[in-house]
Order: sequence, then structure tokens, then C-alpha cells
Amino acid sequence: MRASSSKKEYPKPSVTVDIVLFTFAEGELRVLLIKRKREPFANHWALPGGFVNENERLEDAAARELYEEAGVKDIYLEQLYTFGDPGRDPRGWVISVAYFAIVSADQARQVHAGDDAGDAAWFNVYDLPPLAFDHERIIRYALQRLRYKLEYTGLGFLLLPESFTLSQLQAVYEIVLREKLDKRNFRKKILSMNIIEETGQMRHGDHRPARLYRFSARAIELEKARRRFP
Amino acid sequence: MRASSSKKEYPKPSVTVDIVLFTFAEGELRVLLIKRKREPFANHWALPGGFVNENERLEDAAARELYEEAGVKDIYLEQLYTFGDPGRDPRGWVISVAYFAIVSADQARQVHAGDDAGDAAWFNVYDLPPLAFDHERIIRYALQRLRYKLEYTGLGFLLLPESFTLSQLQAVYEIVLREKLDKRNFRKKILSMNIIEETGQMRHGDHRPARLYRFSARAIELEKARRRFP
DNA sequence: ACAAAAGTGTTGCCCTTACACCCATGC
DNA sequence: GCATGGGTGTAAGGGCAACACTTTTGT
Repeated sequence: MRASSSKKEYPKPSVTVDIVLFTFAEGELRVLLIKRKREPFANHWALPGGFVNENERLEDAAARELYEEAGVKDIYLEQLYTFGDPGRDPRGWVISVAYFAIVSADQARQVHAGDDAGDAAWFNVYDLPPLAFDHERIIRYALQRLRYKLEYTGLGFLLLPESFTLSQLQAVYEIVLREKLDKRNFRKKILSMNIIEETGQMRHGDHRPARLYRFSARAIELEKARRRFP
Repeated sequence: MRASSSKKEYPKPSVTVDIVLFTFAEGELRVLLIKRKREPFANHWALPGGFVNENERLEDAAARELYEEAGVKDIYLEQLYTFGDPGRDPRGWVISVAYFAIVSADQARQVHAGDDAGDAAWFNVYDLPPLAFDHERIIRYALQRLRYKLEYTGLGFLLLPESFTLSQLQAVYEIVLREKLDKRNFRKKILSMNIIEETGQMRHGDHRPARLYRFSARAIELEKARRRFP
């Protein structure tokens, strides 16, 4: 059964990528879904994704599908898990490499349904419609990964617009982690990470204005270094 | 490009699993390799692995290949990463789902080359021969994962025989993490985790006898719970 | 002036780290 | 009796959690 006993022809699976794309807007953690036009699961919502092409890196396939189906580019992407259980796709043997992705609230606004896909829409992760295939399971797993990332790295700001207040950032943490956080401790912790800096601007809203922050170049470099592998 | 536009026939990749199987023996962290009999990379060492069958779970395929090629069963297995870069296999389009696996020193002794594979042998991870395909990269990534696991969970003992001394366990940590640890702090930390218990036996060697420990049922349950997902 | 969110420090506790000596055995 | 690895406690410092009031604005 070695790869090298290769004169015989073995059956081959189809390989797809599926992308769990998160963002944060209006106080909700949201996931992008596409409404399927065709069977199986016509009119069900599903993760964006599709077949991998030959001579294409898996991550490139994920980026391409996101662009084709939702018009978004330049996105934080990382491999999540590969799902290959028999029966996960009624059409036959289909293995899916799932990716985990984040867009800022700014980028999220550019999303529009691509030509060859159905409608694209954002859904509250905690209130999803019935999903096609095993996509609910994939989202649950992605959410778990998002929680780890938020706790261990400072990646919360990837979900927000370019400038944001500390209260907004805290709201992201609270909603993703599903727990209430202490304001002072939160601020101390985030500021001590040295990953965000003041913009000097203020946000004016209903009440006392709040300082605006952006994530610092340092934070971006840190994350790039951490991802240099594999 | 949706999965559902499926009347056209897309080319399909071959899908394999490759397993990075670790153990610890004679003061070394070791990886199991198989000597390839056929081209490409004939006579090079490679990770155990092979094609996934239809109607087979990916993890089952990994377990099967380990059994066929090395005769080992009932192993700690978890998915590591999926490698699909173009050109990673000279035979064409081959995507590999890599698995991370650990056997105890006891189990490692049962390893023997299977019928349809070449020789099987254990190698010091820090002193590997030239490897086939992108297998060196896969091993480097698996090693990184092993380090995380050792730091965050108490899984060091999976590498050791059923009963072991604290000094042996410390040696595992030191060699995997490549740093020297303080004996008292190490013992305090491990014991406070409540994952190992005394067997009541002693190991008699050259010098003062050492207490033998085993990992407790609790540790096994904990790890099972943590892995219940995805 | 009042409602509402922004902003700010201190304390106690726990966990981590650094560190050195006696003990039990085999030879 | 000596060489060798086994085994043990304490003190200081850093990080984390708990906790309440003042400030600034819009209306």
C-alpha cells in the first residue's frame, strides 16, 4: 500500500477547501455563508469553498475561493483541519481541507456574492441556520480555534476596523470567549502586550469620547514570525 | 467552481497519509522511518504512510498504515497538518494528510517491518538521514507540535514505558524541549498535575533506587476528554 | 443636571523560579 | 568508603484577579 506501488490505479477522492471566515460587526461574531444553488443541499447555507485545482497550493485555493465567492482579498488565513469521514458528502468521496480566516469589519463590508455562487451573507455564529454537509461541525471547531488564538495571541483586533476603542476590543473578547471581563484588568493586559498604540484620535459617540487605537506594526510582525511555519 | 457544479470532471489528486511516530529510548527522541524500495526516492528513508482507501476515515487510514508497515496498534494518533504544495511528490498531484503519533518505549519494541514495506527503523530526531519527499519538513512541524503538547498537557509519559522514574520523565522533557530543567521544580510541577501516581515499586540500578510511577487513569481520561473534538 | 460610557491603582494571592544539601545504594 | 544519581524545602518576585470611584461628554 506504499505510495510507490503505483502502477495500479487507485480510486481518488475529490479534494475541496472550505473556509470559515469570521468577522465582528454590530456586537456580533459573524461567519460568512453562501446559499447553495444546486443539489445536494440546494437552498441550504454552506461555507464558502470549492475544488482545489491541480498545481495550486491549498492555501491559494482557499484564498481564490474566497475571492471568487465573496470578493474578498488579502485575508488572514490558516489551515484548520482536514475532514474526510466517509459519508460527509452525499456525492461520494470528498475530502475537505478546512481553513480558518479573519477579516476586519472594514473588509467585511466589501463582501458581495461572486458570479458563480449563490447569495453570500453574514450570520451570527451563535445563531446559525441549518447548514449543508458537516459544515456546522467545521464551524464549531473553528470557533474553538478562534478562542485559543484570542487567549494566547493578541489577535482580537483582526476582527475589528482599522481603528477601534478599547471597549470595542473588550466586547470582541467577551463575545468570542463568552465571558465577562474586568475592564481594568483587560486594559492592563492588552496594553502590556505592546501590540496596539494610540492613534491620537478620539471616537465621539453618545457619551464621553474614547481614545482610538490601532494595532502596531510590531503586532503584525510578531504574528508573521509565529506563522512562518510550517 | 462550487462543489456542486459537478457534471464536469475535474482532475483529482491522490491522497495519502503520512505518520510521524515518536518514541523515546536510550536517552533519545526517536522517529520511525521506512526505507523505500521503489522509485521515486528508492533507498531513501521516508515516513510510514500510504494511500487512503475509499470509505475509510483518515485517522483509520493512518492507523492501518502503521499496522501494515510497522506492526504497531493502539496508538495515540492525532491529525497534524495537510501538505499539498505542487511538486511535493515527483509522481504528480499528491496531497498528504500528516498524522502525529506517539508510542511508549514498550510498544516501540514491537515494531518490525511489515510485508509490503521496506525496513523499518528508529532514528534520533536530531540526527536524521536524507529523507524522501517533504518528509523532513513534516517531521520538523511534528516536533514543534510535540513541544507544545509537552508544555501544555502532561503527555510526556506517552513516550515512556508503563512505569518510569521521575528522572526518566525529566530526561524526556529536557530532550524534547532542548533545555535543562530544575529537578525540584520539575517534580513539584508534575506531581501537582495529578496525572501520575506511585506504583509502590522501585527501580534498582547502579545507585540509589528510584520510585517508579505510572500515569493515572485520571490522566488518560483527561486527555480523552480534550480530544473529543473535532 | 443627569445619564452613560470612559478611564484609572492598589492589594492579596498564587504560581513560578532560583538555589544546595543529605540520602540510599552498588561496587 | 566513595561515587552516583535520588530525593527534598524555602524565599523572593512577577503575574493575575478582585474591587469602586471620578471624568467627560451629549442631551
